[in-house]
Amino acid sequence: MKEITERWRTRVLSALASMAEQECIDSTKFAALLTPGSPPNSSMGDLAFPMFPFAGSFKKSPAQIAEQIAEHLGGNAAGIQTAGPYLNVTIDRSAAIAALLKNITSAGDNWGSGSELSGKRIMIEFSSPNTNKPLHLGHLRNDILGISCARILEARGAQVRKVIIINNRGVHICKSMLAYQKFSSGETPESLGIKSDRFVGDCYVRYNQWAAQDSSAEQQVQSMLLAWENGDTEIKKLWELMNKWALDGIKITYRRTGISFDHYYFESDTYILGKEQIQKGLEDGVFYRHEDGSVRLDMAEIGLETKVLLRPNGTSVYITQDLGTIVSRHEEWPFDQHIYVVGSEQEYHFIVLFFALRKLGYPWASQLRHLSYGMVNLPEGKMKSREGTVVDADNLIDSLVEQALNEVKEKGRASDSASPEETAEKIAIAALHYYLLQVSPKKDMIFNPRESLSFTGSTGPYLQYVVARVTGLIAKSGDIDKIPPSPRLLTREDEWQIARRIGEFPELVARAAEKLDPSILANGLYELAKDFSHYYHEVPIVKTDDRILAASRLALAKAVLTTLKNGFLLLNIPYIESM
RNA sequence: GCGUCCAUAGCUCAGCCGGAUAGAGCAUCGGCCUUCUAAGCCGAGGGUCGUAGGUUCGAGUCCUACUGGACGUGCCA
Repeated sequence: MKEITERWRTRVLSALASMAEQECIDSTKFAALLTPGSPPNSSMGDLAFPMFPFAGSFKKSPAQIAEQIAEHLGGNAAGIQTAGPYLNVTIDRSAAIAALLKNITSAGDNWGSGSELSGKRIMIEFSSPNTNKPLHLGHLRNDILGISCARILEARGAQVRKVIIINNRGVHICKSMLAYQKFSSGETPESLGIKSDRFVGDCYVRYNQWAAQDSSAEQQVQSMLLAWENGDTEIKKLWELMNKWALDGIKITYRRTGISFDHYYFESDTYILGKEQIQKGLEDGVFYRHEDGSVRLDMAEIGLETKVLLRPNGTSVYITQDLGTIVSRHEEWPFDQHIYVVGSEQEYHFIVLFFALRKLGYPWASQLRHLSYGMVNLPEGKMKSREGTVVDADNLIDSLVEQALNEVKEKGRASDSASPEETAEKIAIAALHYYLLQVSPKKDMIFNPRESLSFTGSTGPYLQYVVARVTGLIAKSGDIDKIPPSPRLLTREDEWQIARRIGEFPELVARAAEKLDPSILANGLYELAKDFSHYYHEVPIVKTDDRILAASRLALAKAVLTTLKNGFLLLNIPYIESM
C-alpha cells in the first residue's frame, strides 16, 4: 500500500515540478510540502493531495492547481479527480488487492516485519523488580510494554537483547530480612503453603507494621545493611535464601504472562561497578568531592541542581549502580541503542543518569532512551504502598482467570474448547495485555478488569474471538481452499476497506517501533478485527455459490488471520483456535 | 516555589507530517440468530477538543499565558 502511495506522490510531484518549470518557479521545496492523505469518503478516491501549499508559488488558487495537475496526469481516465483544492486519486483496487494477497502469502509469519532496523543492536531493560515483594499491577504494564517493544523492534530488523536488573540489595531488602528474623524465622513458603515471593512480601509488610511502633527499626535496618556490605556470612545466607524465594516466585509470574529475558543482571553484582565510574569521573574532573565528603555532579549546565552520586561514607546511592551497570553492559554487548522501560516518576533520574554518562565521555550516552510510562490504577482508586492498596499481580490475574472461566461456563462454551481452564487463562492474559497496551504508554490509565474481559468493544477477548471465528471458517472451508483465488472479484467496499487495513499493518509495526508505542498496533488490530467482523456478518464467505468468489474471499480471510496472528505475537496476546 | 507530563462525548480512550463533516468502545435506548461461532452484528442519541490569546490559506494537533490534575524536584529505590 505504501508503495502505491509513494508512486502516486512521485507522479504528482513531477507534474507540479514540470508545471513550475514552465512558469520559471522554484520547485525545490515542493517535495516537503506534498503530503498525501485520505479523502473523507472513499467514493471520492483513495488518496488525497491537498494543493494549498503551492498556491503561493503559482499565484493561483489551490483549486486551479488541482485542476491543472489532474489534466496533466490524464484526468478521469487515469483515476484522478479534483474536489476543490484537493487532487484525489482512485487507485487500481483489484491490482492492489492481488499484489497484497500475494505478498502476505509469501511473507507468512514475517508479514509485518521489515528491515529498517537491521544491523542495529538494541538492548532493552524492563520489569526490574525488587526482591522484597511480589510484582504488582505497575510491573504488569512495564512487562507488557517491554516485551512488546522488544518484539516490535525485532520485527523491524533489530537485534534485540532483553535484560532485567534484579534490585536485590539495599535498605528495602533488609527490611523484609529483618522482619523475617524477628517474626517468622523457621517458617518457609513451603511450610505455610504460599507462593514464595508473597511470603517475602508479607515479611516486608510486617516490617512496616513493626516500624510504625518501634522507632529503633530504622536504625536496625541500617546496621543490617552495613553488616551485609561488610560480608557478614549469616546475613548473606539469609539474603540468599530470601532472594531466591522472591525471585523464584516472580519467575512463576513471568512464565504465566509470557515474559522472558535474555539476560538477568543482579544489583548485588553490579553496584560495585558504579563506584569505579565515580572514581573515573573524579579523576577526569567531571564530578567533584563536596566538603562533607560526598561525590557530586554539577548539573548547572542543564539547568538543574547538583546531584549526590556517592554518600560521604562511600556507600552508593540508587544512581551509582545504574552508572556502573550501563557501562559494563556496553562493554559486554556493544549496543546501538539502550532502552530503559521505567515509570514516568523516574524521568528526572534518567535525565541525570544520561547527563552523567555524557560528562564521563561515553559516546553512546546519546543512544540511551527512557521509555517512560504512566501509572496504572484500578477504578477503586490509587495504589499506595503505604496504605496497602497495591494491586498484587498474581491476585489480579487469578481473579481475571476466575471471571473468564465463569463466563466460559455461563455462555455454554465449555464444550467448545479442549480445556476451559486453559482457555480462561488465555482469555485473561489477552484481556490484561491488550487493555494495558491499548493506551499510549505515557498516559496514566485506569485498569478496569470487568471491561477488559468484555467480548464486545476494544478488548483482547474480542480480538481472540474474531481470530477464532476466522480460524474456524478456514478450517471448515474444505476443498474451496484448493481453488485458486481471483482477487479481481473482491469488488465490495468492505473488502477494499479490509485490504487497506491489512496493507497498513507493516507500516503500523514500523511506526510502533519508531515511537516505542505498541498502542498504535493494538488500535490498528482492533480496527481490522472490527471491519472483518462486520464483513463476516454481512456476506457469506465460503458459503457462496460462485466457488471462485468463495476462494477469493477465503484468501482475504486468510490474510486477515495472518495479520491478526502476527500482531498477537507482537503484543503478547495468546492465540486461541476455537472458543 | 521550580520542572516535566496530561486535559477530546456521562465514563474509558483514539486522532499519523497541521488538511475536507473530530472518531471508537462502554453505558443508555431500539433492532438482527432455519444460512460460515449471537462471547457477535446493525442503528440512535450524546462534543465550547480545559480557558484566553497567537502563528497559518487551514489548528484537537504548533507557540504563549492561565486553570485544573499527576509526577518529580532526597545522601529512597
